[in-house]
Amino acid sequence: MGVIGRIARLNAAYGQAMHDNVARYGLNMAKFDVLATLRRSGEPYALSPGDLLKATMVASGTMTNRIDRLVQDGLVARIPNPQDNRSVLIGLTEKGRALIDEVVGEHVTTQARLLQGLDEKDQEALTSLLIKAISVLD
Amino acid sequence: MGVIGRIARLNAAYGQAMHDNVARYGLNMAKFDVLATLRRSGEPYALSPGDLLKATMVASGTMTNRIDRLVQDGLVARIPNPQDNRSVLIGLTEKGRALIDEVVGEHVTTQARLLQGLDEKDQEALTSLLIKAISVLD
DNA sequence: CGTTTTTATCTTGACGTCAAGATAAAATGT
DNA sequence: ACATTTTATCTTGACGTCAAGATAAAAACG
Repeated sequence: MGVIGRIARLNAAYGQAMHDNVARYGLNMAKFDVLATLRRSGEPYALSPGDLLKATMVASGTMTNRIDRLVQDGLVARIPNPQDNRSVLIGLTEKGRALIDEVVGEHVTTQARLLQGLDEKDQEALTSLLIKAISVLD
Repeated sequence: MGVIGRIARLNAAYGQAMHDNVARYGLNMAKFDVLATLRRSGEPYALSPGDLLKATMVASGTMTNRIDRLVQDGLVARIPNPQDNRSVLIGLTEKGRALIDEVVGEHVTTQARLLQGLDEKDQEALTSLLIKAISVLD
């Protein structure tokens, strides 16, 4: 197997591990991405669907679906925008805020664990090579 | 962005490029995987669904679906197995054989193009680091 | 003002995937 | 031989995704 196959394998392993971590909290990576984006946006932890689209690079139907499920879970709420009736704001609920705070901590821990086999020098070397590999594709 | 994010980005770029290549022939990577597996198996280019499952590591329903679509495309055929009425053989049709021969060639070319930014030494170094990164996850 | 264009979001239909269960035939055990 | 277990494949229902189109409101224009 060559470089491309190993990249795919490693990516799948990372993805599985990160999914397993958030799954303990009833999330998947799609939901996690939305919640984490809202958290990073800071007070008042609310963004428009359009903003979330730009941040996560998915199709609009995908975002509608994600929001629907997060609303079902009681983790976000659709808040009407008084300034513009076309748009709504997607805001973290109390429950969503508390959950994502906790999960982000675990997420960071999980990522550190996934990289524990690579020391500082290895990670730098790997980062350089990945940057080089990516750069020629644009 | 760290190592994990860059692995994901590179993987997505590789996947997109490989998909775009096979899409020119009406395929996606799922179909390509099945056809390429049959081709690799050599004469008479036929395997059971169970063999294809083992080779491709997908769920059984996924394989049924892939086979159904390839049959629709006229690229493979379900051939009854006289030795065992439970099983069938999935065989490349003439059309499937001709197509996958052509696409595999393009696929190899595409992969080479994707790696052209990395010289021999880079690829060796990257392979070593990827092996190391993967090894600690098992 | 009223009409057109743009913006913001949602809906629909199709795809590929998986887990779990259904079906059917072969192998095994008594 | 018959009943049970195992094997091989397919079906079903749910998910997450996307592209394309629908809806509705705001903005721009004449």
